[in-house]
Amino acid sequence: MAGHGARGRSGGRPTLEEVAARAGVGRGTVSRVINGSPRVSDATRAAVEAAVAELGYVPNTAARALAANRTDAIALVVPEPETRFFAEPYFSDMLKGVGAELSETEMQLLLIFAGSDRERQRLAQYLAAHRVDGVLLVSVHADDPLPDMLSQLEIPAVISGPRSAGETLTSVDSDNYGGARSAVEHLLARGRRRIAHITGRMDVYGARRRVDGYRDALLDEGLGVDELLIEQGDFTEEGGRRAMSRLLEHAPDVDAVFAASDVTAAGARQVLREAGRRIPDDVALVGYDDSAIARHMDPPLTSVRQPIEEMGRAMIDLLLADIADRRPSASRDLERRHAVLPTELVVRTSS
Amino acid sequence: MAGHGARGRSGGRPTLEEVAARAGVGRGTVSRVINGSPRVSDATRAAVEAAVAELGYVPNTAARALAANRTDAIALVVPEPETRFFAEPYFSDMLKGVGAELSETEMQLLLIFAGSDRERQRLAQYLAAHRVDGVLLVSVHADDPLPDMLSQLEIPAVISGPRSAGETLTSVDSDNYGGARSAVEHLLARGRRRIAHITGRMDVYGARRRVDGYRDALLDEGLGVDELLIEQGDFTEEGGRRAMSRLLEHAPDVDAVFAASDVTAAGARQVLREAGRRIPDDVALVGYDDSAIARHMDPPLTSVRQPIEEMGRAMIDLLLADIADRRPSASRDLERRHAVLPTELVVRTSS
DNA sequence: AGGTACCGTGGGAGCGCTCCCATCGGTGAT
DNA sequence: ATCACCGATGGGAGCGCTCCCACGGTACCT
Repeated sequence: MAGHGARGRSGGRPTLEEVAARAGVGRGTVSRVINGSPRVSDATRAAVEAAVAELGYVPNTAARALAANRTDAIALVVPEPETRFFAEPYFSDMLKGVGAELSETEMQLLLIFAGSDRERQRLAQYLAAHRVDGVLLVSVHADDPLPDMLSQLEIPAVISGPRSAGETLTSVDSDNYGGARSAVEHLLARGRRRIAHITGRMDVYGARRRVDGYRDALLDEGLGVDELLIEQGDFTEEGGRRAMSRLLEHAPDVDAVFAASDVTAAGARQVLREAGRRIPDDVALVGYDDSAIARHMDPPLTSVRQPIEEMGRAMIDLLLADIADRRPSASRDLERRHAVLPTELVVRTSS
Repeated sequence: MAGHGARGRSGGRPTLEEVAARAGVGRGTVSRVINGSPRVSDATRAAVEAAVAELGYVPNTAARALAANRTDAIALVVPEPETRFFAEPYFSDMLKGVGAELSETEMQLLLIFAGSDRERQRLAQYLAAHRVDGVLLVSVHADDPLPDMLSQLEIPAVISGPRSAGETLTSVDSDNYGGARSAVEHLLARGRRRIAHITGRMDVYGARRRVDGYRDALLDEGLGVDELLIEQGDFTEEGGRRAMSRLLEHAPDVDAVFAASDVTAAGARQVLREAGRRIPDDVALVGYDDSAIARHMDPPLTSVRQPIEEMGRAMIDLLLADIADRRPSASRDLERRHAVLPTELVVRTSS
């Protein structure tokens, strides 16, 4: 593939020095060209670039990292035990966005698992040793010490779901509030009036925002919020089943359910079926995530799609910006950025 | 960029030299202790370890990589365009196994996307520059030049689905043949006699093995193989739909279908429903992969589970072994290893 | 006793790169 | 014509580590 015409000196990759010799210039000049410094004459630059091409020169990352004290690598920290998170397309999609955006740069992506205590231990060492230039954090719990640790070490980091409205780290999120609103507004438009909500885990900020959206949609319609119609779930199928059972008990006249995740909706669906309620005739159902399950459910589930791949891209963008900003040290006072990306309601036959 | 000694003395990470001074030994000795060399006296080792602990010494990867000409990193190459592969739990599960096994070592995991041409270009450079000690290859097409490139560069590599029976790379696979057999034997045991098979893409070795297993199960039962009962699919839902339509046309008396993937089964299911065939009463259905779709299908789908997480672990084991074997160069003649892990039939109500 | 093996150890010599300073012409100003 | 100045360039000095050779010491041999 790559035209490494010269695997040179008996197998060794060409070095800066060899390129310099070949181009008839000094080592420093080649370095400048490689790193895109403007202080090189056009003629020299051309000569160096030719030599680089001829020799198939590729910079040695290790040497560069050692000399420049940077790594050109960023870490994606994965809290592995969260199987829910892992199995959903969420992870894959985000990775896709991250990968796409990253491929525009010279940065490499390290995957670090921080599930077990030992793994977290290792991660701490990793970070302490500044083995990455920045960190991507996904699916972090409210009480996780990791984010604070990162701020303290002054390692640029971007978190995918902010932990609260006052998130200190740079963050990327989808519009949970708006997504929930659109789901409920859709149900209202369909004439439903007794719309229930099965929440996600309330220690997740996004889940709370969805509740807010649910409430406000009802209030803006002039309907009150019946607390009996709000049941707590935990994003899981089992949680959805339990919540739906309680719902049927406390509010048997429910005519629509907005669940905080597709999996939760699947659990709710099962209980509804067993109770003889038809979907959508008796009870309309809307989920969240627009996962494979939504498409394959019977009936296919209306769901709120999050632009996850775009979120991945945004995370990289923000992180790279943070890393760049950080370099001319002491410009720490840049305003923290928080990106919020729009969601989209995918209407299917369950509503 | 953090100038040289910049954060030096005050707050900088301790170096080997500093540990050596603290322990009252030479640099070389500390290096030996860090790397677990046996040629160090117990007393010295203890002293060094104490110094390491007191100073919180963590080796500088870049320096080590530069001096030792190795990277302590392995790459997981992801052929991104394969969205099918990416979205299925396959990827996540494998990653889980890889991560778990890797966390026992000092190796780090690099994720490299090789979807677009530009990405492949970069990957080639990457490999040419020997920026990783080894490579994990997943979901590789039969005509992909990557594997050969790896052999040529003599970079240790493990492939997750061998491309053929004569795979030259070290490989890990699940028992596609046995998995298919168990599915068909299960259907036979249930009294089915007109068992059809919707295949995967026939350029995938695993798909061919599944066909083999299907055939042999029938032959061993004393039943002939009716070629009309074998329809080609491509692992997708749409492929499943098309194949099932043809099947109903050519072999209307079909009483069971073994599909090469759950998604394919989902497509087949839809067509069966539309044709008024009940599952499992009229036609039993068995899928492959045991994905989320299988659990959530109506009726829940019997499926062949592959031990994907274990496959991930096995890949790492084999790769690390290859890397280790490689170091004392010229021991290239080690026999290529191929691990085949058993599958498990998960019986649900669709059969 | 002298010789031969080691063993544990110290430390020089790089690995390939970035930084930075010194150098060298060329330029416009005086 | 002279000088201060500036952009372009060369190359020394590390970055922190591993490799390996050399060294003194001890144990064992003849």
